[in-house]
Amino acid sequence: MAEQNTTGAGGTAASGYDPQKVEAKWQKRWAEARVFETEADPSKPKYYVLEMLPYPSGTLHMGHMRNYAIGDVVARVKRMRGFNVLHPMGWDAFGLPAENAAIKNKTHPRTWTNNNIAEFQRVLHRFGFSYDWRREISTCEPEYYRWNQWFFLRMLERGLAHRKKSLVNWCPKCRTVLANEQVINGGFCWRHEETRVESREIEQWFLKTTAYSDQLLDDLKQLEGGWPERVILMQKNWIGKSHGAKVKFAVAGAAGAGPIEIFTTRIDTIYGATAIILAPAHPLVTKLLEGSPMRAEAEPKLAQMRQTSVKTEDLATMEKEGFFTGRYALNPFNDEMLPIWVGNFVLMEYGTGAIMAVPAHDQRDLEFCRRYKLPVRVVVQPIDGEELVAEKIETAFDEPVQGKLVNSGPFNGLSPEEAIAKMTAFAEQKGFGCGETVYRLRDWGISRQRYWGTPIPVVYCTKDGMVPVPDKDLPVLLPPNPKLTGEGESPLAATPEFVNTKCPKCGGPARRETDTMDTFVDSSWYFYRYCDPHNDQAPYDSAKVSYWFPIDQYIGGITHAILHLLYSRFWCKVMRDLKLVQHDEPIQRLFTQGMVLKGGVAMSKSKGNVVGAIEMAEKYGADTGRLYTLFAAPPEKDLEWSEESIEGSWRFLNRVYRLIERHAEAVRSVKGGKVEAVSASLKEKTLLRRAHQTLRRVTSDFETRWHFNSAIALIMALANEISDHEPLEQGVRPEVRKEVLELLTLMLAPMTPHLAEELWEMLGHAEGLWKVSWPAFNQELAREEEVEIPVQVNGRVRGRIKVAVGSAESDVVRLALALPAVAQHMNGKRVVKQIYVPDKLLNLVLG
RNA sequence: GCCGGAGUGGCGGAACUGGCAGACGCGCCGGACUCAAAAUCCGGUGGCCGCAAGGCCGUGAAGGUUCAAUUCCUUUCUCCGGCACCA
Repeated sequence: MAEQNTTGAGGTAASGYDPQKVEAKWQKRWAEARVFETEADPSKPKYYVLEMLPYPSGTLHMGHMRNYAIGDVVARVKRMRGFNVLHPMGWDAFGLPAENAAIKNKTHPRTWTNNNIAEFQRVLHRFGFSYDWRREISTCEPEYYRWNQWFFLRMLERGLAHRKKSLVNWCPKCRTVLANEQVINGGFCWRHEETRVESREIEQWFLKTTAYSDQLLDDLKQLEGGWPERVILMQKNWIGKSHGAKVKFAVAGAAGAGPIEIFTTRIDTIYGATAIILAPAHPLVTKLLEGSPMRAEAEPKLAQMRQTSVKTEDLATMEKEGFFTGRYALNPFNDEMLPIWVGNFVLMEYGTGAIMAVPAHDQRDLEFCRRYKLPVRVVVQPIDGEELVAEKIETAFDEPVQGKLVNSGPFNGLSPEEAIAKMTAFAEQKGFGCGETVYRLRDWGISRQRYWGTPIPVVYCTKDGMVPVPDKDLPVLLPPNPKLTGEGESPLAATPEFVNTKCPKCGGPARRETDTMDTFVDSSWYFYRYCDPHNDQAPYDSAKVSYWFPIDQYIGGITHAILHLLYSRFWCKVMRDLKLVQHDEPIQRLFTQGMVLKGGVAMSKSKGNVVGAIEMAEKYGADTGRLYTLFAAPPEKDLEWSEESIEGSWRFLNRVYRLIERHAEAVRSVKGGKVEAVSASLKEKTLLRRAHQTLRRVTSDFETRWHFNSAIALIMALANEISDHEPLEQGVRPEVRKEVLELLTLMLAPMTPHLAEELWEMLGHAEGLWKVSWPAFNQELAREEEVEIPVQVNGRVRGRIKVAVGSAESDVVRLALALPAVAQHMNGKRVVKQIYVPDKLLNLVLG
């Protein structure tokens, strides 16, 4: 790729195509004509297409670009199809990198952020994406984040925002709290993949996502067909609903301790319980140890376990460890005394933090009981297959559908399914248990001990306690000049002019909350703001939102399958309950595009493998860059960036340019008139047929299949076909050339909009292509007259015949049998069966 | 471990509902133009055998269903992604 400047941006003597000039020209015209500006208009069908808003971080690379190129194709196709299209863009502008960069460069996070935004704007403009820029939002502006605060206050009123002391994931490098979702690989920071997350106990603000567990789960049904199945599945798993029962076990002989409540999905196996196991963090553990003979031995183990248990490190492979508390619990079903243990594999965060160990029917319990020599008792025998013997079990029998109960008193003989129902009812009747549904989903911790985020709008008054900031005092502004050192816990706490305030209730001295909000708050509702971006009375006008919503098509990376999309769904449900929207789900269709890789990994600054979008635009032009990212792979797949292959797209656009340049003058002289199939010559018919066949397939690739790569392949093939018929002057009238070349141009328009405008103008149109509708497919012109049918003998192609479309089977067979190659392979044998797929294929099966 | 997804030429990929595997592009080979190069244009390009006509093999592997399988079924291997002591 040395000395490539003659190839790229400079253009070549062989072609007049100068993308730099063409693209600037049309971008200017679009802006002057305000082509992409749009207003709610109930008389027109709407289409809301949105790409996930970017975090403006230094360089806009080809990975971003691909996302926007896909969205822009959709937006432009829908516009050509007559929709009123909303296609906005904005900035996810709060966040840690800005703050870290500010510390490093001794500037303000705002400076860094706004510089990056300016750069992103420049690149997006350079690519000519069809955004309504008047709607641009930046989440770090008070006019935006005041509504974060407003929503927070509404949630506070409804009990959906609350404070609780909790163990949090603390990243020593970020010096802040991470959400569970931000802890990856079993204990590492999502931003610093080599940094192990620690745990600390701090007062934190939470949003009550768990209040909507069932709705978040059930409403996934509304998304089926519109969202990728795997995303729905990932959310389902994340919510992790499971049915079971809670059972209380009375504790024998420990004053003030108990009863212990356990959660199980297999109450049918309760006669097989041989121990009770508590999570190390379980509050009863300390009480149980008081006065226990095992106390001295157990306490150091507990201390050690409590320290390490919260570190999720290597959970899966970690040895199951535990100790006996010296206490016993009573199994309410059979009054059996069960030893109470503490086990490192029992999680305080799930269920009740306590389990019954049924070693015969749970693999984890089995491993634990074998290790500590606890007894194993079989209570479910398989219906068919070998009878289980407790002493010999190596793998727990945990398949509930194929068994029947034994050793279970009055429940013997029942299937596990029946037993679960009857035993749950029995427990409820006796008052020591009940059916229970538990979730894996937890509340969303939004507190961050950082500067560059939305201040949480509450104050603490010595007299009145926690007091919400009144709506009229919003926004709570970030102090303009924080001390950002990267040391200590929160920059806001170190800024007295921010912290010290007056209590809104009593007017006395008060302290402001110094936590700021997780940036996922910003991105949970930003797409509503686009509908009404400058409203200073409310987050948005509901009428506008109800016109544009739900989002018809959302496009972004699979990386946001859980966090962003789950929080957004939650936010929507809260807004619905606040009567701010009417729908249950904000996003009707979701498309997750693949990443752009370089050297097998996603482009990122830290990996140093970024291909800058602006460099591509300067070298080849925006249209070539857009076309290539769409052509190189189907949009949902990852794409390995290849500097070599992009040349193909560049060459193709030059070919098209030269082709149209060559015929522009002849075409321009054509005065109106539709092309009729009847009057066309053979050569003309071929071209018209090919053009309309291409149109049919490209239309479906754009609208339903989203196979942009194969759509482009078809358009390339059409261009090749046209060139193959050169010189068109011989036998192709200008009006036919016009029809064919215009179709070619219009089909390219959604992907290479600048070039298409230029070609459209060259073809003699005074009005911009942006005013033109998607072309109508002409069935008559597309119809084939003759087809070539492969003739198979015993399933192998032995010859081909040309017949008129719709020929009778008997005629086709007669012609086929006359082929010498077919006769030769018949080898005197008889045809025992013939399969004819009309106009497609003939297969002769010999006896 | 569980749940998804994917394996097609040297490479990216195409093949819509079971009907001609390899469209389109990259790369490569050959040719034209040129003093030469770049650009452009033309031709070739899955493997094996063959001078050729042609034949055989071929969509991760092995079976199966079918007149016909990249496509459907069973088994299996590899890679990628998600979740993971969730009781």
